[in-house]
Amino acid sequence: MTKSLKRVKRATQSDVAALAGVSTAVVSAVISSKPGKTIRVGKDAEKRVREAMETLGYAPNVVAQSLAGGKRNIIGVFTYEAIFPSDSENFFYPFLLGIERGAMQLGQDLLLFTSSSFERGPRSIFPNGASRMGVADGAILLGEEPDKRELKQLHDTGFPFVTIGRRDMPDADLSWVAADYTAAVSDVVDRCARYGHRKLKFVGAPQVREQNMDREAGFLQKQGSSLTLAVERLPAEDIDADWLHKCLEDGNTVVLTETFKHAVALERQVAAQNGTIPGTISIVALAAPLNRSADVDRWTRISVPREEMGELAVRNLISRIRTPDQGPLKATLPCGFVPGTTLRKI
Amino acid sequence: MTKSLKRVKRATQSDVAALAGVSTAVVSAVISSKPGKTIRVGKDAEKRVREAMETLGYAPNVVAQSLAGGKRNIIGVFTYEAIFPSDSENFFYPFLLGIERGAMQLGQDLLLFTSSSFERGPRSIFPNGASRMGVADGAILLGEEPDKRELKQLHDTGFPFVTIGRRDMPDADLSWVAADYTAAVSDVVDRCARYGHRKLKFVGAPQVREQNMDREAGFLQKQGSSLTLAVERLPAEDIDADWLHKCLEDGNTVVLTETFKHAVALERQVAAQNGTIPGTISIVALAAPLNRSADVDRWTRISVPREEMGELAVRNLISRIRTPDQGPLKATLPCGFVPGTTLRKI
DNA sequence: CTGAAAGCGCTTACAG
DNA sequence: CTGAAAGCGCTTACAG
Repeated sequence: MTKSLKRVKRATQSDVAALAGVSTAVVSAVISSKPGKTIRVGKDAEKRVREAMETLGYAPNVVAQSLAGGKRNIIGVFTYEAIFPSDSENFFYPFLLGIERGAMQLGQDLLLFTSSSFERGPRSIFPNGASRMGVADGAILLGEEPDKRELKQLHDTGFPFVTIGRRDMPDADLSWVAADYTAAVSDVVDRCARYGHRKLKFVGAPQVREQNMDREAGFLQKQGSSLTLAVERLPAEDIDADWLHKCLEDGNTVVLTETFKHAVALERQVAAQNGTIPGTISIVALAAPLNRSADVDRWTRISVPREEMGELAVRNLISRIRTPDQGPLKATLPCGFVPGTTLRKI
Repeated sequence: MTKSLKRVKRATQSDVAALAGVSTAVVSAVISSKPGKTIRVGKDAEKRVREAMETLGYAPNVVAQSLAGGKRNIIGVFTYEAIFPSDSENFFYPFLLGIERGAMQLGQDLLLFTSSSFERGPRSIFPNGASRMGVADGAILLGEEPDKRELKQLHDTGFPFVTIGRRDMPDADLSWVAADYTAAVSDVVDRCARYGHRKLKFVGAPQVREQNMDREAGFLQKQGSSLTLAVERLPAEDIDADWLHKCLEDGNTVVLTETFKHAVALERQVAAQNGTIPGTISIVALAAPLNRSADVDRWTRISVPREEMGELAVRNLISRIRTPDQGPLKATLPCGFVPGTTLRKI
């Protein structure tokens, strides 16, 4: 029907103003009636403006509003990894679900920075990401950042953002939403104790980030009671026959594994020695597996409230955007304990 | 450390221009070097500009670029239903996965219109959605729209968009990416015939949309050969004992169900009569289930290339954005046939 | 090869 | 209660 689809010119604020017989300032006041407005519009003028908007099918140009300093109601979501990864299928899904719910409730759109995922080299929010973020009012950062200086850098621009996962830095006070690993692991220790375990071992990854510190802290928090607690950090691959032998010899009856890889590696060793979990030794997993392809359900483990974390991240981000001077927002959400079959009473 | 976090003013184009001793036009030319540029910059000036950008840590303001008529590289994704629904967990996921992949490859960010999901009444892209779309260069529309006039309306604004799923309208020629249901169902009929079936029944939903028409067309396409084909449309709830009785009495040996609900309802009836699938009668499902909680795998069925559809939607949308005058893009992607256990040879 | 200027569509002090 | 004007940070003809 229409041969050449040239973009029909949308009605602008001045079109409306002209039709209503007022200035653009009045139209602007009508469409965004804030409390502390410097401009107030008469009932009569407002009516005419609204009618004009109706007739013209006027809708404000968000981009222009944005440039002129108005609000965008767009929240950026930056992931260091691919947002919808096909391999570890659903790992980010719960977070996104929560983020979407929060965004929906607060009337925010979500801008996913998918473009920057394709840059060569280690994924970075600079230089492209940061500039692209300008479209959004703030951002939620997801995934493990390759470089902490970037966070510092982004923080220094004054752009509001909230990370999912605790981020601690000496020179920048960040806002984050994290799982309360400390309390959760501490609780696991209690449960083990109640089950009769006295010698517990914590096995974690060599790389110690904030969340690893939190888990370890929760573990060691119970030190000094009637329990013997030992922490060891090594790659999951290093869990071999010797290691297992030593572990049992030391009298440990339960191992808290910081990652799922460690749990799986340990079970494999036990099986190789013709042992069983929890027959030979008990295991509690202190992390959610990256992909749920594994038979997760039978593991006694900690569950991370991912959806809630996503939702809260949105709330806190909005709060930061609306009240920039309140200082960083640090929030912690309780984990769940999922009873499986890998922890037994002794 | 910093007590009040006031937004640090980012370096602007004029800052760079001033430092480099050129005009902003030159800076603009440097950062966006298009082929048919009206402005060309000397090597010397360019070098100074780049240095200045470096020193100042300059990154162009996307919003301003956008207002001034530049490109945004943002693709909107509008869903009539919640984008990450928790109940029908993964239905949109594969589409989004494909969309993300396409966006990544083409250097586009993704803007999810989550805010409009919360409006009262039937979900609508107007008035809020449409205005919000202005931030994006174009949009992908996902899900079943409640009101086709909206599509017409959006189309009339000249805003480029691509729907996932065929959309046919008398007064607007739309761009879409769809599954080739016609060919797929036609193929299913062939397979049934090869398995010895002669009387086939097609059972579909009463509401006939484009995709339903396509399936039916594919079915009836094989009319006139040695097969007896019958189409019936009724709510899945109406598949009762009488219906099943009549169906068998008519000599049908296989039923092609347009929705999963129909397939499940039919199986339930058969079971109620102490029959089995495919013992009593064969079933081929002509659609993917909305949620994959069901035991999908055993069903003989058609599979929809959702990821590919999402990816192609992005490509075609970009193509439309870059070449607005080329007319609508209609694309169809082949479905897969998944052999299950509900179709048997006779 | 480069600059001055208009304009994109808004918002927001500043004056009436 | 309302208008005229500046400005947000860019891009793009139009002149040199």
